[in-house]
Amino acid sequence: MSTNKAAYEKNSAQSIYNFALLLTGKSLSEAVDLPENLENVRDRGKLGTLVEKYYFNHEPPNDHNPDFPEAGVELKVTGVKKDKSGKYVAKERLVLTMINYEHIVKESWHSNNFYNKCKRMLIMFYLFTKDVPVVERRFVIDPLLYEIPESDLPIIKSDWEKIQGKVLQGKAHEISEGDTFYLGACRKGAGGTKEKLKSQPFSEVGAPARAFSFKQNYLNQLLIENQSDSQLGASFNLSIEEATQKRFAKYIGDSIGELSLAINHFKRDKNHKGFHRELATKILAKGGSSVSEIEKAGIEMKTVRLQANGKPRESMSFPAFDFLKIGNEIWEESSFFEKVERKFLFVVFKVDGEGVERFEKVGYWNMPYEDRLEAERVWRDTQRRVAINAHDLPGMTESHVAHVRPKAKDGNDKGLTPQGDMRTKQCFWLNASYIAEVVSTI
DNA sequence: GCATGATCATGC
DNA sequence: GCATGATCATGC
Repeated sequence: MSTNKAAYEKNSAQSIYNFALLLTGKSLSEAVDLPENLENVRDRGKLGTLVEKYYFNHEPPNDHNPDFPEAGVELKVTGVKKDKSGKYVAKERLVLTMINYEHIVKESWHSNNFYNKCKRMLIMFYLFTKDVPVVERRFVIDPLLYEIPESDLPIIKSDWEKIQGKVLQGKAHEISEGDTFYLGACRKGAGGTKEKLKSQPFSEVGAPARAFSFKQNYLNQLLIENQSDSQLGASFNLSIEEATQKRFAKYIGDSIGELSLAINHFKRDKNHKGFHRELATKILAKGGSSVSEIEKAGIEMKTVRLQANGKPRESMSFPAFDFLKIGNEIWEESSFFEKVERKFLFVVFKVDGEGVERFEKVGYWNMPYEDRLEAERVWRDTQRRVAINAHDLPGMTESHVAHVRPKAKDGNDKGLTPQGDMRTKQCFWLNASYIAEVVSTI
């Protein structure tokens, strides 16, 4: 693994997630230096606190807000075990937040403690290993950035209302886990001795302390989807943007060599000009070759390789045009128009200070209106000049956005010009200097 | 060092 | 077989 992984930004769920990803495969004690005399190293409930403190270096607010309030992210750390088929499954339910009987009766679904705190959670999974101190238990699968999916919302809402309803009826002491489907009210705190019972607003009878939790089965569903992950953002309410970021996140900062190792030893053969693009495609497709969601959305994926100075050596090419046809085209129906109107996905590599090329970042972009006007101007100028002299077309110095240059298989790959001679096929290019500007903003 | 010209390996 | 995305090569 590389050593220049960045830390994270507390106000960005994506950044927090990316940082959490770096813990996959490690235990807390392997990832950070821990103080010598940690207490409660066998208390599994303690691991979440320790991860927050020593890995994220973060002090959560002591109120009803999520652990990372600015990002709206609640951190959860929970145990998994292997089932017979070798898949990771939840070891137990996921405890979310305490139920306050006095308070819940004053809440509504649209503003309640549980939803406010837990609507978005970063769930990290460690392998439950008995008798091993919690800080040495490994995070064996990628964490999950969970948002209550639209499809699950009605059930979770009705579960919450069911629990609230019992308290409203003065039956908090009668609540059971079987009342609900996804969201359970599990017993919290050891034993049921009288002094540990809580008061409830509409009955004199004391009720055991309970907490909202995701039932084990529900958590397992999430785990299964997290492990299969065959489609981008499947059922996690992730936009294509978020899902793409997620796919790439764990490779950011890796050198080409490290990426190559990680992607089935996919190495660059001499002169393989599509190597970086193929790497990106493989990451996006998780080993397969299809990137159907990206294609369906009409997203234009481009790789950009920055030199150590932050600028790409090369301009960015588009398909060749036909000297004879361009004269009859209209801008809005041209292929260059269609390209510059698209959403771009830039996969950016950069050479670091030691000359090692690393995977820098990914980002979406679409061309600002003024620049599309400039692209249009270059296209129109090209159309005009092809009719006059197909050997005199807009060069790189004539526009800060785009130019025209050869695009051919070899020296024989030529097209007939309106002047009746043959010329190497040409295409539109986005200037390297323009790409440098653009990529610095994503 | 940049603009321009030439062409490569690959996937479909 | 060829279009494609991308990179190499050259000249000033």
